Parts: sequence; C-alpha cells; structure tokens
Amino acid sequence: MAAEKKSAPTLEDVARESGVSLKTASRVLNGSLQVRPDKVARIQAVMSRLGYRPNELARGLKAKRSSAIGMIVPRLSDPFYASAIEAVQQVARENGYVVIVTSSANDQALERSEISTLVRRQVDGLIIATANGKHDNFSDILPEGLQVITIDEPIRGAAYDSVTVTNKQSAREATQHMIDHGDRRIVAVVSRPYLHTCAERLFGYTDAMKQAGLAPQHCVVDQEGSIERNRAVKDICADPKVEAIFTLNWVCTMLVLHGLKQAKKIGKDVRLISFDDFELAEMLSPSLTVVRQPASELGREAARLLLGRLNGDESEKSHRIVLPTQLVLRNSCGCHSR
Amino acid sequence: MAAEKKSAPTLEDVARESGVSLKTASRVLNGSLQVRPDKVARIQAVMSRLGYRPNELARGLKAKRSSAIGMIVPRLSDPFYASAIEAVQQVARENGYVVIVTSSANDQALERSEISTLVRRQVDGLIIATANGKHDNFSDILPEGLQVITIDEPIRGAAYDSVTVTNKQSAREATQHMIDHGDRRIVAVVSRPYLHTCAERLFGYTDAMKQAGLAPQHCVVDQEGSIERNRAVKDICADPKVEAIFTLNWVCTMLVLHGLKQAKKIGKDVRLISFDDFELAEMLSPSLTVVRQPASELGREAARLLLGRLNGDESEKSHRIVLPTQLVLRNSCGCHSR
DNA sequence: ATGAAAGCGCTAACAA
DNA sequence: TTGTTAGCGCTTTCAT
Repeated sequence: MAAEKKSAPTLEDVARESGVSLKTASRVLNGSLQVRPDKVARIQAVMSRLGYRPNELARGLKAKRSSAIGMIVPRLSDPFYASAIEAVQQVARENGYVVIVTSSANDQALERSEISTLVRRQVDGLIIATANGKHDNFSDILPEGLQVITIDEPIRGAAYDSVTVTNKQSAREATQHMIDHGDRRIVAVVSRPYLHTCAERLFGYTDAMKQAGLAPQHCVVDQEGSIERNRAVKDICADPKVEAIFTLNWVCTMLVLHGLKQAKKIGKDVRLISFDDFELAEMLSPSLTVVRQPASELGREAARLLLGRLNGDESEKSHRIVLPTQLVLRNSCGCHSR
Repeated sequence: MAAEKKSAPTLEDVARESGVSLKTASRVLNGSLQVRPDKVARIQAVMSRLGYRPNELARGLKAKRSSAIGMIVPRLSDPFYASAIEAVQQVARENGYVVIVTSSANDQALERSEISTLVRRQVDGLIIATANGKHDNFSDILPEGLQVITIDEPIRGAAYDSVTVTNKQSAREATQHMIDHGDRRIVAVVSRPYLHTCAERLFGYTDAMKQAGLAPQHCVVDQEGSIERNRAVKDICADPKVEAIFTLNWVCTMLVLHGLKQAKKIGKDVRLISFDDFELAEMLSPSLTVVRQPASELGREAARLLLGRLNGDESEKSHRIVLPTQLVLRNSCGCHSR
C-alpha cells in the first residue's frame, strides 16, 4: 500500500489517514466532546488499525509536565523502602503517573546528583527518604515549582510536606516494655545516629531509661560492615552483663541477630526488641518483638500528599503526617505469648 | 535586573545571555570540541549562573530516545525482585539511564497495560519478570525497535534475550540432598505452577524422586491467601507422615514456615529446604537450608544485556544467560553444620 | 568556528 | 464542530 513506514505512527499519520486535521485527531485522543460521534469512531478505528500510541514525551514537553514522579531512597532492597515504593507505585499508577526510582546508597553526593537527574527528567514531584536530614542537602538544586515530600526522615529546617512515624514515643514505649520485664542493663544499637529518625529513637530510649533511673548506653554500628567488622556490637552481644538490646532499625537488627547467634540465647540470656518489622520476625525462635512501622501506609500517604499538591493543593503550611507504630509483642522481649 | 522570569531557563536564555547562537550553546552543552575555549567558559558560566538544567524530555523527543528503561515485576516488595531492581538501577545509572518500575501484581491484564504505559513513555528498553511466561502476553503491543529482556521467567516461544537460573538442575540437587538424608516422603510446595520457573523446579524435584524410586507429591498454594486459607498446605504441615518439605519459592516458604510454626519442629520432625534465599534464613532456628538465587546478578546481567542491545548489539540470535544457583547447606535439611 | 532555520510529536490559541 | 498557526526545548543539516 503506502510507502515504507519504518517509525511509529504519529498523530499526524492518524489525521491524514482519517482525512481530518491534526487538531481533530488530537481532540479525539484527549476525549474532547467537541467532535462529531461518527468522526470519533472513524478516527479511533484508524488509530487502532495503525497501532497508534501517543508519545508521552511530546505531550509532556508541550504541557510542561511529565506525569512522572521521582522517588529516592537509601537502599532499594531494604524491605522497609521496598514496601514504601510498592505503595507509591500503586497510588501513582491509579492516577496516571509513573515512578522513577533511584537509590542514594546512603551517599549525600550521589543523592544530589540523582535528584539532579530526576529534575532534568522533568519529574512533577519527588518523594525522598533522604540519606541525611541533618542538613538540607538539595533544596538549592530544586526548580521553583517542584513538589517534594519527605518520608521517614524529615529534613531539618525545610518546609516540605512529610510523612513520618512516632519515633521517639515508640522507642520510649518499647524501652519501657523491657524495663517492665525487669531488665536494667539495656543497650541500644543504632546506625547513622546523625539521622533525625535514629536520633529521635535514641532520644526516646534515653528518656525512658533515665526516667526509670537507669543508665542509658548505646552503640553505633557501621552499616556497611559485617558483624566481624563491628567489634563494639560483637562485644555487646557477648557481654554477659547486658540484659537486653534494643535495635533501632532493620540493619542493626540483622547485625545483632548475627552477633547473638553465636553468643547467646535470645529471650533467655538476653531480651531483644527491634525497630522495624519484617516478614520473618514472627518465624524466628523465639519470635521477635518489634516496633512495626507502617511502611506501606507511609508510601501511600506520601503519594497522596504529592498528588494533592500536583492537583492544586496550595496550602501555604506544609502537611506533616505522623503515623503511629505498633508494638508487636512476641517472645524475644520476654513475653510468653501463644 | 531582567524582567520577571517565572519558568526555568532554557538553552535559548543561555544563548541570548551569552551573546551566542542557540546552536553554539547546544554544542557546549553536549561537549562538542568545535567551540572556542573562551566561549565555552563564558557559556558555562552563564549556565551555572542561571541555574540552567537541560530538559531531557525535549532532548528525548528530538533524539527519539528517552534514556529510560522500564522494569516490570510481579511484586515490588518481594526481596528477590527488590534485589534485582536494585542491581538494574545501579547499572542503569552508571550508563546514564533511569529506571521506571512498575508492578504487574501477578495480573496479566495489568501487565499488559503497564507495558503499554511504558511504551508510550518511549522507554528505550524493557526488563520483564513476567507474571506468566506460558503465553506471550505482550509482544503484539511492543513497537518495532523496543528491546526486551526477560528475567527469571522466560517467555514461551519468544526470542527475547533472557537471564534465568538453573531451575531444574538446582531443584533436582536439593531434592537429592534430602533423599541422601534418608527422607522418603518428601513433598514439594509450589505456587503458580503454570510458570515456567516453577514448573522446571517441580520437574527437577519429580525427576530426583522418581530416580530414587520415591513417589513425588506436590501441593499448590494460593499466593494471596494466608495459611488459614490454604488448607492443603496446612494439612501437609501437620501430617506426621511427611518427612520433608521442599518449598519452591519465597512465598511458599513463608507460608510453610507459618504452617509449621504451630505444628512441628523443623529439622527434627520435618526437614525443609527453600528455593530462594533471604536475609534471615540463617537466623532462623534451625537455620534454613536454601537454594540461593543470585538476584543481584540476575538484574545486573539483564541490565548489561539491555545496554548492549541499546548500544548496537545486533546479534540475530537471542542471548540466553543461565546463572547457577547455590545450595546453601544450613540446618533445616538435617545437616548439623556449625 | 558559528549561525539560521527546520522540525521531533503534540496541544493550545484563535479563527472560521 | 473543525482547521490553521504557533510553539514546548532541544538538536541538526547546511550554509557561512
């Protein structure tokens, strides 16, 4: 029939083929009602015959929006972030957006450059779990109208909408629970204590300890290192005087579980509570008592806030959603449930 | 100084401000050597003063490529896929690509529509862990030049490049290991048996059983349901005659661990091997013997294949990478390591 | 070494 | 109801 058509059909091809103008075809594409029904049908027929697919890049260029949102987390394979991403993606899809994910690998320089990449891609919004909320690491590279939502870790001094959890209060409760069990020498294990999240948890822990007249003690781990490279943690795990351990995030929990494996019997020799739940916590022996963070809700709420902003929520003041956690009592804390 | 500049500066702004033509500015942006050094410096200065950021959408529209790759998996929060995504994203970033991730939620219709979305976004390539490789679910909606790599689950009858693991052989070995331990009544637990991946594993299991003169028996689970809604699995877990269980993927493992929790002592009453490793397998009591799939390598190789294709690998025949797994012997199979 | 002009695929005035 | 005409921001012949 026609000449050799190598590349994908454009809207112009559709228009020509249906004998209408470009604009009319465009109207049909966008579901405008201003077109006579018979034409609509005819044009749609041509579209499907040609296998026409609108080019979102062109559309975005024109509309100055990409219908894409960027999401950046410290580690894509961390189950907490993975769940958050899953929730964000779902809400995004339901609203016609796609999600571009990147990892900062806990590196501030990389975080900046990744944000820059996303900005150049014209993402309409950004959801960030920053690698370090202590300083505002990127507001200087954000364009005027870009909407940003921070999750998990808020950014000090910045006015972004945020979704966080009750870190301090939850840590206090968990600590108190251990104290109620009769433990006195309770050690907190934390990584990246410069993070607001971790600092708050440590704060809550310290608070509870002091209130009970006990001496707080904590130990900082190197995220990247194995248990072998974290002498301090290893010592804590082996120390017979330590009665209980409170791990302040998933990474710490993994590390301490490793350390304890060879040293002590959890629940008996030492009690343990973990901040961050994960699929298998219940299956361990003894099952792990955890502070469960609502990872999916975090992602879902962040996506909702962002979509709200993109759909014209002009609120001057930033929305700050703080979600509750849940202390899931299982056996490692000394409870004998089940 | 100047008039009110609301929107982001464009390359034209840069050109005007530096007193050169648009093309010269473009050359500088792209690092062309055909410009006098002093001009380069001057233009770059203007760029950074204005806070200029190239618009990748415009660039992509012109170049007919987006420098984005799409990735679609059945479930974003599954640790196996999360690790694969992490690896893909890393390789992509190193090569100037971004990754748009979506989930098919194990739903073929959704998978199709998500692919369609990605195609409209003009992704340059697609990495797919399909929800069902039995039928080719989408080749009809792919445009001419789109590169596709399948991971984990190949697509029956299609000629895409693929990265998979030695499912059959690995399952055979794991089964044989249990047989060597003296177990005779070994049950395989599988979900989505219509998947090539799962079918192969089941095949390997059956093979080994028959070869040993034992009767293969398997049980299919409903992925979405809890243990309560999976009577068959629950029965298997409670059945005193069952000597060993081989779970054919992560979801099955979770389910069986739940089921076994209330019923039997793993390693003693019943032996267990899981296809799919995960962070905590070692920490369970007893620690879990697993067939470890190299999730990161899978992602990395897929990304490499894709980038190779995008950079002009014209090979007619498709590349089929098959990665080995590793049988990680821990205690749940009856081994008394450590 | 540099610039003018055309156009990627689409949408939005503004007419008709 | 429909079509014409400009661009969105960038790259790219083809001159100069």
